[in-house]
This record gives sequence, C-alpha cells and structure tokens, in this order.
Amino acid sequence: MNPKYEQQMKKGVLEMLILKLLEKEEKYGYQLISELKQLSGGMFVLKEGTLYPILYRLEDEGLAVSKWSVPRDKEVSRKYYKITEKGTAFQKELQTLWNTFSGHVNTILEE
Amino acid sequence: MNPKYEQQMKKGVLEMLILKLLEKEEKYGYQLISELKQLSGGMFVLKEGTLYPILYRLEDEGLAVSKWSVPRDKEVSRKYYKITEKGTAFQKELQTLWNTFSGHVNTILEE
DNA sequence: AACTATACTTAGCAATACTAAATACATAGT
DNA sequence: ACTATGTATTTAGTATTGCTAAGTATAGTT
Repeated sequence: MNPKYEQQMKKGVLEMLILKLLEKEEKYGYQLISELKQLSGGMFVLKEGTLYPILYRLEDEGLAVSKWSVPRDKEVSRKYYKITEKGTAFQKELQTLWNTFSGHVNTILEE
Repeated sequence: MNPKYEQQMKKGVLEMLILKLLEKEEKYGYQLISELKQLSGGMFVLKEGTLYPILYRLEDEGLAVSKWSVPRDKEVSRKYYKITEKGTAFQKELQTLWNTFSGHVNTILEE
C-alpha cells in the first residue's frame, strides 16, 4: 500500500492526538514522538520535521505554551509544552468532530 | 469550529468512499455527490471541484473506467464511472487501512 | 576522538480538498 | 421569447499539512 494514503488520513488528527497527550501533563517534543509511536503500535511514527511544526502551530494559535527547562545534573535542555484552557476546549471540539466524522465514514462503509 | 479541520480529516477517505459507492453499480459524478451528501447526513457535501478531480485520478490509476452515456429522450449526456477489478481490490486495502488507523486513533483518545 | 542517542530547528516538496468560474443543455415560469 | 433554475462536467489556482532532508547542539559511551 502506497504510504501516501496513510499520510493523508493523518491530516487533521495529529493535532488532536498531540493535544490529547498534553492534557495529562506537560511534555517535550521527543517525548511526544516516542509516546505516539508506542501508543499507536508503530502507526504514528513522526519525524521531527512533522512534530515540531505542529507544536509551533499550537503555540501560535494559543492552544499550548512552551518553556525551556532549566537543565539540572547536566541534562539536555528541553522545551516543555503545556496545554492551555483554550487548547483543552479545542481538543474536546476536535474529538467530537472526529467521532461524528468517523461515524459517518463507517456508516457508508457498512452499506 | 473552523471548517479547515473537517477538510483535513476528509483527506484520504474520500477516494475510499467513492470507490465503495461505485462497487454497487456504475454511477455518474452528480449522482455520487448527492448520494454522499444523503448517506453522510450532510457531512460529505462535495463541490464539483472536489469530486471530479478525484474521479480523474481514479481513472488515471486504473481503479475505474468511464464512458459517456448515449442520451435518450432528450436526457443530458452523462459520464458513467465503473470500478475495475483493480479498484475493488484497492478499495478493500484502503478499508483495512482505515480500520487500523481509526482503531489506533480511538485507542489514544480513550486513554 | 569518534560514535550514538537525545533534542530542537528549518527549508523546501507533495498531495489533495477547496474556491471560483466557465461551459452546456433541459425544463418551468413569466 | 426570455429568464431562471437544475442538472452535469471541466478546469485554473490556492491553502493546508505531513513529508524528506539536512543542520545545530549536548551528553554519555566506546
């Protein structure tokens, strides 16, 4: 199967999933990549060039805020992203949209 | 909700849904638009500029073939699209991909 | 010193649903 | 006859977004 179709399906849900993961606690980019990979059984394996632009977009839209960590014990400095109230509300809306959308798709497929 | 998100979710499933509708019988463009609109309860309301390029793509890829109808009783001439064997097999693959994909999305959302 | 893993950044590409307009014909209303 | 409406197809151009690919930087390991 041409990977292009999988790519296209991802459009519109990655932002929703990332907001969902940020709801539990603030996280940094690399962490999000490995969590998504693990939670999806290897389906959502994001490259940095995919994830980081999404995070910048979330921040531009006021759905998340970021802050650099103060590295202790010679840790690498990390940029933590935290979901905002607006982001939480928006995630809920996106999830409702997803449920409606996937419901309709399944209805047509089960014809 | 910004309609952009709905648009993005559609990417990658419209082709699958149109192939699905063509599996029952050959259909013409306008017919597909109204069937999709009706079956989806108003969620998939395609503009011509969305549908026809998809049909041309299906034909280019050998997933469907088209023929002009011979209009009788002063009917308008219509271009009928018929799914090919390759198209049927491909639809099945896309549907499997959709099931896997939407399953993973729901798993993450239900965390 | 070289290599690997971690972590972030960015430039440019590809795919596809969209807007918007044009063409053409049949039929119904005035 | 003229206009508007519904059907039906075509096509030019735009926006979004996930991708490839390369680069920067630091810490720990060999």
